[in-house]
Amino acid sequence: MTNIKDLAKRAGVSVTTVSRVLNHHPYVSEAKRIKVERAIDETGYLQNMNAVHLSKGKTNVIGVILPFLDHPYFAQVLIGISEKAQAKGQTLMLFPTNYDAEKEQEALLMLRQKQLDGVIVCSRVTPLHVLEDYVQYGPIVLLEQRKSDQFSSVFVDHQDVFNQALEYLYQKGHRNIGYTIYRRNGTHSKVREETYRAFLARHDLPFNKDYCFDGALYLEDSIDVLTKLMKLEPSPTALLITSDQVAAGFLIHAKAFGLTIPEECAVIGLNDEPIAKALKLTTIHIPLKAMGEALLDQVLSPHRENRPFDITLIERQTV
Amino acid sequence: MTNIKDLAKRAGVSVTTVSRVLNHHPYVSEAKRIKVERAIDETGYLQNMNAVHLSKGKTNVIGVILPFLDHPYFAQVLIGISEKAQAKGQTLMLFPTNYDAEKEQEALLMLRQKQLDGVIVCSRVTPLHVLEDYVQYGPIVLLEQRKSDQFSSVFVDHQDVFNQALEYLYQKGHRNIGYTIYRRNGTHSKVREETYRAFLARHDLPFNKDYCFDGALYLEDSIDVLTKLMKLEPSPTALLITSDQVAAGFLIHAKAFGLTIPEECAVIGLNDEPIAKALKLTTIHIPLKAMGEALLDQVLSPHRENRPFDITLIERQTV
DNA sequence: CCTTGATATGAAACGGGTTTCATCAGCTAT
DNA sequence: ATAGCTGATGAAACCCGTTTCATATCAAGG
Repeated sequence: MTNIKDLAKRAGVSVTTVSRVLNHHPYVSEAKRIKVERAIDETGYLQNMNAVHLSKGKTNVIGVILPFLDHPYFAQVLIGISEKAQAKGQTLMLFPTNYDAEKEQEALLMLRQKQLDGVIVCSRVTPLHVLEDYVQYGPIVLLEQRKSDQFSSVFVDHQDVFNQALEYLYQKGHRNIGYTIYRRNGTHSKVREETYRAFLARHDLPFNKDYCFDGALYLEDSIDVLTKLMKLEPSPTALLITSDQVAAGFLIHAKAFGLTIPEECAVIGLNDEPIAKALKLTTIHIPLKAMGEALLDQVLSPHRENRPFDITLIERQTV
Repeated sequence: MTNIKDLAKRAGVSVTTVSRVLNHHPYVSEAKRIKVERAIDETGYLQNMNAVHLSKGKTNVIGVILPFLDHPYFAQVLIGISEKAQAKGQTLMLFPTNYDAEKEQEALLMLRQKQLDGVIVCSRVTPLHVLEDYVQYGPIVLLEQRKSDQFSSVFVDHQDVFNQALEYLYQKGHRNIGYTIYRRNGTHSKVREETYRAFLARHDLPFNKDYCFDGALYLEDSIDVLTKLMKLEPSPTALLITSDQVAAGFLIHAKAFGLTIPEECAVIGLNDEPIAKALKLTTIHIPLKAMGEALLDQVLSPHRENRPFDITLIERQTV
């Protein structure tokens, strides 16, 4: 492999000049520039990026921490991140964690080790104060609703989302409203329970812990939800399903459980995925791709900001 | 940032010894090892990975070229790759191309520039001979059915898959069989047309070019397919839909088009995605995750191999 | 006692760039 | 004339590790 020294020798200039040509610095005479360029063409020279990274102290690589690769929610965010990264000459290193804290640390470690210029955290299990220890090594941005001056973030007001959905169902006449979550102790779950309880209190409705269904993330989890739901007495007349995948599965499998939708049980989903449109699922649109784009912008920006995104209720035919 | 020199000074040893400790080389006395380890603890020292990469000439990063991030087919392959990568201490750099040759080149370029140790190509538009120019810079493996001694690969026999599906439909009594593809000039499309024509010839059936529906990749593309299909006379009585996403959309939307399945039109999908199970779609299982795992193995292995994977016809209720 | 091999250690070369700094030429403003 | 710029250039320092090679010690084998 020819290196910059060979090139300098061949072009009859110093390595400095070669470096200048490579980096499009001014102050290189036309004559020498041409000589260097010819040498580059002749040898097929390419920089060794590891040397460039070492020397410059940056890599143009951004780490992306996310739990799953096969869920439309994260795929959508990732597309936003990825398109913006492409546009800004950044590449992405992926850290699928399955909510494992250790795997999350790996990305953070690489930030410390200068392999990454920044990290986008699309879901985290690491305590916030641990994360804070790492901001000194590079920008960390979060897909998370938490005001902080340590991290930039993008988010939707999940309390608002949840509340809007509940009020919508209430307004449609429902009084026995259940909801689904993924992890009992996930970031959103606690907020959701609080919001749910506040909603109930506001309308003088009783709390029923069985109305919260957990473990609902993928399409096939809907069967669990249906199984549990059918055993309840009184059974909810409306369900806020916080994943269109699960909601879709719910619609598809409901008939087999002898449940008609929306008559016996109304359903509202979340995310507005393609399947939701196909199944005419009432859902809440979250601009995930735009949020992904914003995350990439933020991780490259020196400014801290907490950027909210608006959601839209999409009324279709399941409520 | 403390570096290895500071550490050596602090521990009262040479940088060589520090390096030995860091890399768990033998031939370091217990006493010095302890001194070095203490220095590491005290300073919170971590290697600068860019220096390590430069010095070692490798990065433990594998590039993954794939067209889309939001399609279950590729997501599944990616999961396989990613889990194996995790297990083998490799990280992944992602190159979503949307079938753009230039973006594909980017990954290849990074291989030349030593930023990647190898590349996994899950779909390519770059001509094979161009790809061949890059094998000198590092292993390239393909998710593609093409015997080559330049590249390792994993694949299913798409001709066989296609044929099996067609014969299955034939055996079920269908004589007007259509099929869908994504890109007219995609890797598989030509093979499929040949296979299709051979199938027709074998059974003395006429060829009808309208029976090939293109642009079918995502769920929502099914509407196009349905629209075109309903206009045909005679209309196919069976459809081989080469994406479960599209097949799912087809099932979902069929009723709105006044088409009952399987009575008026049988459907067989491809990939056996979760949605296929939910919708009781007859489909063909492809072990995508296992194939992804194999790809990662191959890219790290010095041996070339072309590894076939078996498929399974999953009979459900749409044929 | 001598050879040989295993253990232990550090100096220096090496991987391959970028950037600072000093220097010099030529030009302009005073 | 001369101080002060701007343009052009290269030597050398710097980024930070790994690895080769030379050297030294000590114990076992003959």
